[in-house]
Amino acid sequence: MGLGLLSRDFFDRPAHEVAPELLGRVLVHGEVSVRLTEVEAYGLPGEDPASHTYRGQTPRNSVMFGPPGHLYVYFTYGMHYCANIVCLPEGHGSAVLLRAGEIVSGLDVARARRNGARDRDLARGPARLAVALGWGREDNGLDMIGKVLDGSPPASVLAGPRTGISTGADTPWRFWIEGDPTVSPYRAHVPRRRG
DNA sequence: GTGCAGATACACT
DNA sequence: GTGTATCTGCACG
Repeated sequence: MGLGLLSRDFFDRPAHEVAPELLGRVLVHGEVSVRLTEVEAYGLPGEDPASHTYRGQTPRNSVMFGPPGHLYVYFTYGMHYCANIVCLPEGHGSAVLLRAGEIVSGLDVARARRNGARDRDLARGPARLAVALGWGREDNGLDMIGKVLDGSPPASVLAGPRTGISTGADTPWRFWIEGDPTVSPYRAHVPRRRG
């Protein structure tokens, strides 16, 4: 298991290069640590229609235009938080969404936050991962340098289309560890009907 | 295991 | 006003 920390240079690259190399590495936040098993890359303004930065900088996505290695936390569906790590130098607007992981430290704290969930489901899905780690609005912009542990690469990494998005779904920028039980099930985007 | 329906608040058009 | 990088609970097999 890794003892080293990832440097800022690690994130100073395109998100689709950073994303697969994050798999198997460990995020530390307070008492809880998570080994990443599933991530997605989101690209540049004007290039990736699924990215929050596709239409340029807004107050919400401004952290994505900041320096690499910082945490971009956003609120969605009226009740969920999701977290990304910013890639590329300041001014670009790209990040890796943290989709799922395995709790490797602070299991009791994570269980309490995810009341009643089975261990494999504690961080299975981006909103669940944010809850397990205790991330919220106040962590938007948090510098993750020093909180991402180096580690040995997973045995096998697969790539496929991204999850739950209506555009850009054909780009294979979702990466996961083959056979890992904590990888979230794929769901195609389902537009919500008005009542 | 699969497949819906509904909840919910915010950013952006 | 419209759409959302989701989750939970329930049905069914």
